[in-house]
Amino acid sequence: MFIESEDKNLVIKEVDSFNDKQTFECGQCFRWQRQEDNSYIGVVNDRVTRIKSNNDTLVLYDTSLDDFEKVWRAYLDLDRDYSLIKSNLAENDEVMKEAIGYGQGIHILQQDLWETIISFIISANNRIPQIKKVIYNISEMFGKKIIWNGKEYYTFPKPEELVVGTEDDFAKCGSGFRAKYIKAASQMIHEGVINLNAVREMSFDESSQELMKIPGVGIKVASCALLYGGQKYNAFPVDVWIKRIMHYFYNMDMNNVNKTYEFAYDKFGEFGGFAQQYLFYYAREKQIRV
DNA sequence: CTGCAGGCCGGCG
DNA sequence: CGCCGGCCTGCA
Repeated sequence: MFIESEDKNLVIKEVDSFNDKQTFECGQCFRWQRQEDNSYIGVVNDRVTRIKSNNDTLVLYDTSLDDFEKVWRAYLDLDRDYSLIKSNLAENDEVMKEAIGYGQGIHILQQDLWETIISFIISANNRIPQIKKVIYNISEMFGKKIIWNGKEYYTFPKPEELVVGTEDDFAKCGSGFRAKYIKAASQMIHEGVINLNAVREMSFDESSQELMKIPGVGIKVASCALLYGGQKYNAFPVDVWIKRIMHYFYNMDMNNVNKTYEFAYDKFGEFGGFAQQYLFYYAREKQIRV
C-alpha cells in the first residue's frame, strides 16, 4: 500500500481488498451516505471525508495526509492482512468460500465504542433507514457542527454531550421506545458505572456481560458494539439474517440462537466477526429466506 | 388497514 | 429457566 497526494485528494494504491459499497453497506455503520456518483461521505469523530474505491485503489477526496494518518488509516482498517483472514476462513469450508466471494472487499471499520453502543441500541427491532435517521437527528441535536466543503455535518455527541438530553428529546429524534435506553446508557457511561476504557481491555465474554448491564443491550447489541467499536473480533452477532444463513448453510436451528453462538464461536474462533460479515453480506445480497 | 423491521424486556408456566 | 407477547414509529 502506498499513498499519493493529488491536488486536495489522497490516492491510496495497492490496498488489500477494500470495497466501499461492501464495507459501508454490510450493516456495521450508519453514518455513510451514498452519493450520486456512488462515492460515500461519512463523519468520523470530528472529521468528514468522501471515499470511492476502485479495485485496489482508494480515493479520499478533500482529505489531508495528516487526517489520513490520524483518523482514516486506522478507521478503515487498512493495515490488516485480509487475504490471510479469508484464506483461513475458506479453508475446508466451501460455504464460506462462496460467501467470501460476494464480499471480498469488506473491511471491519474500527469505530468508536460509545457510538456503536448507542447506534445498536437504536437498531433493535428497527429498519436501517430509520436507524440512520435517528442517529442523524441525535447528532444534529447534540453533536457539534462541522463545515466541510461548504456543507454542514454533525459529530456524534460524546457521553457528556448526550447525557444532558431527556428521554423526550430522544423520542423527538424518532427513537421510540428506545429513548429510555439511550438515556440510561448515557448516564451509566458518563457517570462511570460502565467504564468503556476498562471494557476495551476485557475479553469478549467479560465485556459483553458488562455492556448487557445497560438496559436495551442484549447479546446481539453487545456483540455488534464490541465487534465494530471494540475490536473484539471473535464476536459473532446473530441477527435475523445470520439466523437464516446459518440455518441455510450449516443447518442450525432458527430458534436456538444460543446454539448458533456456540457453533460460530467454536468454528470461527478469533475470525468470528469477519465470518459474520461475509455471511451477512451474502445473505442480504442473495435475499436468503427460510 | 394490517403487518413488520438487524431485539429486548418482563411476566408467566 | 425457556417461552412468548408487546413495543415506538414509519412504511409497504
